Amino acid sequence: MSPGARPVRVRYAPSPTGDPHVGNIRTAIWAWLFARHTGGTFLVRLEDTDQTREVPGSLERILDALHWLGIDWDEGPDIGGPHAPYIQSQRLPGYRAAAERLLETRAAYRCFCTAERLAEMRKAQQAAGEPPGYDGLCRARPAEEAAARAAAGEAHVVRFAMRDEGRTAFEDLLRGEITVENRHFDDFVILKSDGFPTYHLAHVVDDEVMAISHITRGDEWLPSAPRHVRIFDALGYERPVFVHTPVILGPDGGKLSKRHGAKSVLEYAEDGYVPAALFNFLAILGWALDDKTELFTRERLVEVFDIAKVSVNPATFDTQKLEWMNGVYLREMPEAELTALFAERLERDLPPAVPRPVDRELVRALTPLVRERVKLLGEVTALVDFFFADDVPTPAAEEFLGSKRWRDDVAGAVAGLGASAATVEGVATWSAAAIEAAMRATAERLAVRAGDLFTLCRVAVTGKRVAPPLFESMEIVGREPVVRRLRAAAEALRATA
RNA sequence: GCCCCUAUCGUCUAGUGGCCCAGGACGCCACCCUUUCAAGGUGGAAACACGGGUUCGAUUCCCGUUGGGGGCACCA
Repeated sequence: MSPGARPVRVRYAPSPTGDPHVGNIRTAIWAWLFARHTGGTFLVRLEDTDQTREVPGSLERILDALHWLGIDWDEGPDIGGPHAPYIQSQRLPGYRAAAERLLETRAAYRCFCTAERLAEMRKAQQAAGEPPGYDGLCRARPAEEAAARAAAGEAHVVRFAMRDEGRTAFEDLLRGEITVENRHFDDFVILKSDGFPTYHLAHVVDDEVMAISHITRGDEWLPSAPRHVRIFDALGYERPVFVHTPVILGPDGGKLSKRHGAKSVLEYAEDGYVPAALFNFLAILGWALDDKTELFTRERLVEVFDIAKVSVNPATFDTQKLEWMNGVYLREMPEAELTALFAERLERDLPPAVPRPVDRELVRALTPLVRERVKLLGEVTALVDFFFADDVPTPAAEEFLGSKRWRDDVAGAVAGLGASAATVEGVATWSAAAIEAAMRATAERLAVRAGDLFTLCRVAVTGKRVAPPLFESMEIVGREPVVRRLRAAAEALRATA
């Protein structure tokens, strides 16, 4: 074996059992980066050898997620390639032939044990405190007898003769040599009674056919890697280099999965993360270039990514950091691009009463006001909805009186709103700067702290206590609606007094 | 239970025998800026799991303990 001697060819090999979650997709990102960095080939292969677990539409959604993240592939189920098929259920004869060869060399044998016997065996093992595993009953059966029974149509599986007195050693790129004693393994199934191969056989055959140079996959495969090594050897295949990347842990410390807070990549898109941010975040979750760089463009990552520097420890998925990073991407994005993303969101999330298409000029105007206030695209609508309505429902009195200044001075608040309405109505030039100047003067005249007065106006005009900057917002909303909202607020407050 | 992997701030990490009384980032706290909220700026608290070795010298090498994760299907 001469690791690394072959051109780099790596694959992302999901099974169609649901949406691709982030733990899974990080493996794809690293494999992709590895391939692109080395000028190698990245391919996608569907591992659908378990008919019972198949979830319709999975493949499409997996490919969608990849596309969304900007990951492309050179060969795959949708585009084919020189080593097609890239869907395992379409290579059944190949797996059977491989099993056949293993049978011939006695590396594998037919097993006729029924599910019932297996269950009883396990029960007995458990009772006796023995490690679970196939006891090898059928291994002793003469091959001729087994072949005859199989020819007669008797249901059976094919097992690989794994258990013996020896040991299996292999090299993992990240951890060095790993050695395990074969007695810790049982004779595992490589061909199921339905004629489908198990993962163990299928991926070995495919990796050979597709000339995979490095098996990049999750850490959860490490314990069964010796099985795969043995199959590669028994079939006379060249062993790829193994690269077992660590799993990602959920907030509860368990392996990230549906049960442990894993979300589909598509959900992140839904929440308003941008692909570049998720990509960046995932790429550096468990990998680092140096002691300071965290923000990378995709191109930069391709340039500097070194798979040998991937951490061997499982990492906890830190949603807060992801959010921060997404905010950074939003802030640094070209404004026109952000405007387009905002428009798309608003189009979707604004109340149906707002006419479509959403006013693009308006979105363009408000973008600079909120770009620093949004970490997720999904937050934008709630922040700017008041721009899109003629009037804003006047918030409850507590919203106005919440601050210490106005709590016991409703009359003052009413007066402040009234004065503000008059001021705004009379501003000569309708610009944020002019409005602010006039409003500050009004505050001074009323002997009220500017901030206190502005708070009242903010609630009246935006309907919120937390909102984009007041005067810029007023400018965009327009004089007439602003005056109307201020008057309505004064009126409503007076009524509660 | 058995097997495998693993161990630096709460989290992600830099660190490959002396440059480290350990650096960066997120988060947290304080202050500044300020019309709210953000953003931004400044400062701060915060880690080498433990015990043995090896060495003139260990965060770095070895062994053990403990902790964490993963795996033990006719699932991948």
